[in-house]
Amino acid sequence: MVEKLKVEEGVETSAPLFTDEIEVRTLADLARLAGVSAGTVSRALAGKSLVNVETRERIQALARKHGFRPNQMASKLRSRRTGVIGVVIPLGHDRRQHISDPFFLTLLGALADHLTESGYDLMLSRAIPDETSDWLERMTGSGMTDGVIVIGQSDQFEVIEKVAAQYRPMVVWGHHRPGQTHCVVGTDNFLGGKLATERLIRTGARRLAFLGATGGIEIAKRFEGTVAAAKTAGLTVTHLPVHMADEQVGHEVAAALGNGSGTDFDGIVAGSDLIAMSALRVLYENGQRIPEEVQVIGFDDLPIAAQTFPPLSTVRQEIQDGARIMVEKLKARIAGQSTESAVMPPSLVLRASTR
Amino acid sequence: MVEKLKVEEGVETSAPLFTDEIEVRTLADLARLAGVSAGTVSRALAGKSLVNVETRERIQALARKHGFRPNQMASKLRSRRTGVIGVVIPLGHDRRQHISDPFFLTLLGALADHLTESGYDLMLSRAIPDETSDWLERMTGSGMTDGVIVIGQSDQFEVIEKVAAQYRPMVVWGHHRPGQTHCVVGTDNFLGGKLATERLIRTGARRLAFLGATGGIEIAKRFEGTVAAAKTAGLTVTHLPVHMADEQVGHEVAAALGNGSGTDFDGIVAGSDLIAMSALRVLYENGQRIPEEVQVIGFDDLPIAAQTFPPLSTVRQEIQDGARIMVEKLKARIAGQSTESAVMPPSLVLRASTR
DNA sequence: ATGAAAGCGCTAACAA
DNA sequence: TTGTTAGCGCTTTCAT
Repeated sequence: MVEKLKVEEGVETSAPLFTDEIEVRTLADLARLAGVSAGTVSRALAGKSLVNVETRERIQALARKHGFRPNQMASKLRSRRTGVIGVVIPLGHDRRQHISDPFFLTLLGALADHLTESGYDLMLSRAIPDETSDWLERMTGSGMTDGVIVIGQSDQFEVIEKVAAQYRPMVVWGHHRPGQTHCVVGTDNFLGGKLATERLIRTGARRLAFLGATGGIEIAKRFEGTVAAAKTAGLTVTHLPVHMADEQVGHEVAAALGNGSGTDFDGIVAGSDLIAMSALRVLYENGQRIPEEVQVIGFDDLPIAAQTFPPLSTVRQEIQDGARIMVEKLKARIAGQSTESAVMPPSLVLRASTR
Repeated sequence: MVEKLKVEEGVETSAPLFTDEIEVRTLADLARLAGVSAGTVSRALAGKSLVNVETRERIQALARKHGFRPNQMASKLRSRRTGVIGVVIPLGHDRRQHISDPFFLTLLGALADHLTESGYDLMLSRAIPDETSDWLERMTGSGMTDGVIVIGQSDQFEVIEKVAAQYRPMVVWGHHRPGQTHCVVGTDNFLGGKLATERLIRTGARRLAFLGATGGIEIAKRFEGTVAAAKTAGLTVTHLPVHMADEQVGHEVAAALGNGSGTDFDGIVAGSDLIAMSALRVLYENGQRIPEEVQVIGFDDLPIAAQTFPPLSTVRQEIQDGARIMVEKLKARIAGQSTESAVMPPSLVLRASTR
């Protein structure tokens, strides 16, 4: 519990500066003031061309003077266009995972940037799928948004499929299955895991471990890619399921890596950069040299990956491009066009945690 | 540019499953179906007590069957309650700073969690203050939100003050000035900088540097705290202005720390954990031992701080508590109560980057 | 170029 | 307990 330091507030003036100033809260108020009709004010404020340029400027000046801006709820109800995109993060497979997952947060930030640039507001909703499985329909069916972006499929693939059959303006970040209905943008996770593992093997790793829980489909695919690459090379992979959700990552990783009990592995594929960072530190504290004795490779290429010591080699997901593509596709879908899914190839970013 | 792998979509069924199924999009539609009035349906769906339990359940079942949910825009317009909190991040002093700043993102995640738990949706808006300085009023004056949370004051202190004089349901994360109008929640940044620096001095540091640009008021205060502590000890502080905004942090830090040109400093106070992380790595690459030759202390205590190598000593800001307090205060303000600002004391988290 | 009038879909006060 | 009625504040035909 945090102690709060209490602080005196300054005096707050709730009374208007001029007592004779009429409050102008509606178009009608402003219309009366300007001596025109509400319709004209509406057109003027919207910058419509069919209104006299002089009256328009007079009205706009008046609106500015009184700090008036039209009520968006009314506007949206009437025009049947909200200018809002819903962003939903389903937290199905791991309830402990909060919205604070750094990868989601980074993608969210990128989405916010792109949506803002396209003139949309962003409504964020942390959905906790329960038995009713209406977490998605709450967003799509409420008339609150023009479109919806889902970040991560969690274990809700089927729910998303069902909604997608009736609701078009939706784009999902995640994994792609051939023939699926919903439009998805994502990284080829299998390929990512494979590339990472092939690289480790090529540089001499033989005792491989995959670090990360496979509850969500994306990390599961990364693991599959790792296993596939190992198999090709006649090797096996030890799976150490570590939950990236909470702040215990460090301890979990320490436990998984045997708490200093010798050099069990010489090649570690981590399910995410965050897990990789923990591994880096734990290995260091165990006195193992990276990358000489153990190589570590992450997944995501979050900005922090370049700032670890040693700088983390990792499988890069194109977060910025991904966000841009999602917004583009969503806009197309809102406009009634149909769009194809996009699976983006991951790329290896080699820094100093691998040979 | 990323290559997109094109993928075939599955067939999409846009026709309803039963062609004789009537579309039910409004309360009135459902009312007709149920043989009651729209008012009753409204009450039933809202779970109001004054409606017959049997009719209520019949109506709810009917609504579920037809996948009907009331239009939120209409509901909100009528009830004059939106259930939405606007979250604004002003990017005044550093345009390059995107919403992807990890501290903001972490606070945002915490806010999302707390707001969701309180039944609010969260509308995110990245504001780029320009000459008109109406970025805030766009949120407060549009009738789109029940309240507004501003994350960071940037260089817009006065703008926020002006709005706060007329708009009550607003809480701001940032710095507190005695007598200010707007309700702020934040950390005592001066004290934080002071604590960090005193600690370094107590453990032997004499050649001090502060790493971070002081464009925003918060980091400026941290710097002041550092200078004050140094002054008390008869020392001076070298200011190395590094921008934490972009991905060049590493290079900037390397340049600031002299690119290996010897041990200029033995105590580094960083403006944020991210900057500290870069410093850690740069110093390591320059062959300096931490904390033996040079001590480093960060600011924020983001989750990653525990995962660096060596684990980062830092000045902790209570992000979770801060978010919770902001939401509490905002709810109180929405309910018409007035609230005091809260300045939270920072605390030193000592890990291994200091002695 | 502007005004009048009809809703957008819902909620809530008032009746019954 | 339910129906009726009157809007919430705006946009948009349709007239003029």
